[in-house]
Amino acid sequence: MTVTLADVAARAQVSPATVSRVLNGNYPVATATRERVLRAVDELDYVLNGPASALAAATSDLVGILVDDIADPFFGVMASAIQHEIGGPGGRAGGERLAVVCNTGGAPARELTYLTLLQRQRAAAVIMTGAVAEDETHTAAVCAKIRKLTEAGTRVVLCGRPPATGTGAVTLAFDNLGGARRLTEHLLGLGHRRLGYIAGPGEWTATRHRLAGHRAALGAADVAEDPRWTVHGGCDRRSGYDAARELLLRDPSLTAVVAANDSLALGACAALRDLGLRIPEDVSVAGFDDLPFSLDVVPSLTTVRLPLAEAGARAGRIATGREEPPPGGLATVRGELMARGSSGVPRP
Amino acid sequence: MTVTLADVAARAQVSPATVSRVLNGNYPVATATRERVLRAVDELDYVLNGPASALAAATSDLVGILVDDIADPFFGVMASAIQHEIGGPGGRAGGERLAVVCNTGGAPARELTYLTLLQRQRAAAVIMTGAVAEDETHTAAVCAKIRKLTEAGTRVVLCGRPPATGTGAVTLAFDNLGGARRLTEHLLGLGHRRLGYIAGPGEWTATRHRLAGHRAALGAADVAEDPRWTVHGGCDRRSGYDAARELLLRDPSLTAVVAANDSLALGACAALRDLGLRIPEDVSVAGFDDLPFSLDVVPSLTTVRLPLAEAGARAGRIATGREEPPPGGLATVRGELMARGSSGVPRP
DNA sequence: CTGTTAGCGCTTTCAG
DNA sequence: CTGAAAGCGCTAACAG
Repeated sequence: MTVTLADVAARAQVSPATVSRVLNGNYPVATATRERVLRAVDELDYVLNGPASALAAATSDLVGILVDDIADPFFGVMASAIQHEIGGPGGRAGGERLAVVCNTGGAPARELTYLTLLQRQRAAAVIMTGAVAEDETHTAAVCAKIRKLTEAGTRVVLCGRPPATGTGAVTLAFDNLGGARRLTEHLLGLGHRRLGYIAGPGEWTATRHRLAGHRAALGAADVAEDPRWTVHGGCDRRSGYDAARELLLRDPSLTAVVAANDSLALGACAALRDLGLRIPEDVSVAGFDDLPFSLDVVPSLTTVRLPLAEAGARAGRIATGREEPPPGGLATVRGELMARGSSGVPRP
Repeated sequence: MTVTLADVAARAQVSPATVSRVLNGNYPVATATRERVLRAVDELDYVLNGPASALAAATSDLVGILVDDIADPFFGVMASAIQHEIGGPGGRAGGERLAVVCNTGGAPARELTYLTLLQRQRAAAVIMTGAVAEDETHTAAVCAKIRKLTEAGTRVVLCGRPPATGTGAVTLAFDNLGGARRLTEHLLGLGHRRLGYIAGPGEWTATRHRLAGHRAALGAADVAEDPRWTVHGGCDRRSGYDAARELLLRDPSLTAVVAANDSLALGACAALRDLGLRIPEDVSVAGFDDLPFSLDVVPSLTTVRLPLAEAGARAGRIATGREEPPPGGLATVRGELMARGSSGVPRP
């Protein structure tokens, strides 16, 4: 049979309540008693029964982290930082918290499913990352779910995601618009006037905001935009490759290509090379996110650094109550322009 | 207040037991009754209390997936396949299972912590992936933990990991030795006789097995090996870059470089290019794993394809009891040689 | 500081 | 096929 808290109590010659108290460390216990209990725990090789504990306390140590694609470094970096921050000691039961990541695969339905599952487990907190599709019905369903969770006492933090108003969730949003704007300003500053833009999936908010930032910079510099200069598509390397080809086919006079993220930019670089164009001598390229590989490619990629790890860590702290939520429950995280080798002055 | 099963029972005018039965679907219930209950569940927006359910049933729907590095596609692909396979319906409570991934960061201590946390939650199953350090004391501790888990009824599956004998865990091991051997045979077949080898971290079993396969091929072909031809190091792109430089510095006459994995190989390619060497005209390069990007680089990488997704899916099925474990609890998964553009005949 | 006493919400025999 | 009742193992008042 599996050993229970009562067994430990018997062995340590104390009441079950006392054992619970030393295990949770949330109540004064005499040092001598504590040691006796701890010894008994050790000797019996006792492991707390999580479900029983969660049931009695009406809360658990589970923290869920929702990501779109577990294999994408964008989420990997954030998830890793969150887990690192949460994994430490400090949960109930004096032990650690169980921070787990759930892979939605970008599917709205799976997102909802995971939310329900986490709700069922009475998760202590849920951190949602990732793109959000601009789909009325889905958004409404997710918001309703989030509201249920927060009402039940689960802390919900949206990290790198637009706010879900009226749900009680705290939001750490990325300043996509501002970052994109600064990036394009950098290119304009170098002298570029004919810039192609590789946008992400049309229905994502991030796509829209980054494109808006790009256009804001263009507008402020009085640079007219040609409709041929924007291509929508996926968000991976392959899409970037195809989009860049398409862009230069439509207008070979482009001197710069801006991509909505680094993976797209990488694909664009490959396409340009295959077209016999040098970077940045013939065409400058820029990305967004500053994923680890961006510094490592040749030439290194000009991009906007999003503090993924820092934001994730902060989200983790807020989710575990170790940091106050920002005023109004909303903080905007700025991206920093990283001007590197892939951008230069345009060819004459 | 949160709505409980009793509320649903009252509304549907049946006993709590009946509600439980329709929810779990593991017991005959009259169709009319079932519908009445389901309607009540819907109207009340009832969500099962996971901890309570787990406590009463002495088992939960949680399935833990342990990975070394969540940001590494090697694990990403596997984890994604596992989650996909497990996520479907079929858990208790008629609902889905909560498949979650835990990021150990390659730290033995965190691995143990997660195992304890999962044990505490009375997880239904645990799938462990990833490298295993050849450290006596740690291995023993992990094995002891695994034995505890299996004894408590948790299914443990090791996927792409050497077996843990005597623990009751099922193992799906990769044939690192055979794959590495076939890869080197391919290079030998092209005519190479001076091959550098970039090994992974010295203390990993996978590193040792792949190196052993490489040497077995060399030995079988009566090719003597120079001690300068092997470099140990990390397992990422950067290490591959440094190692390749080192290798060609030590012996510029090498005609091929074999890396213990694709990331290392990629770094090696970059280093060779920086040294002004063409691939494969001057030096052939080969990797291992066949990660998604390997097909995409230029030239595409010769490597050994490991069926990561298939193995993950199978591990998921075994973990959820939908597939019989292999005889003896151990199956070896072969890797397939993918001869591509990065390997060719040696220069004269 | 420690023991006693009730449950937490669900599952599961055991009888109908 | 359905109901009644007895816990699962732990926590949290409440008294000492």
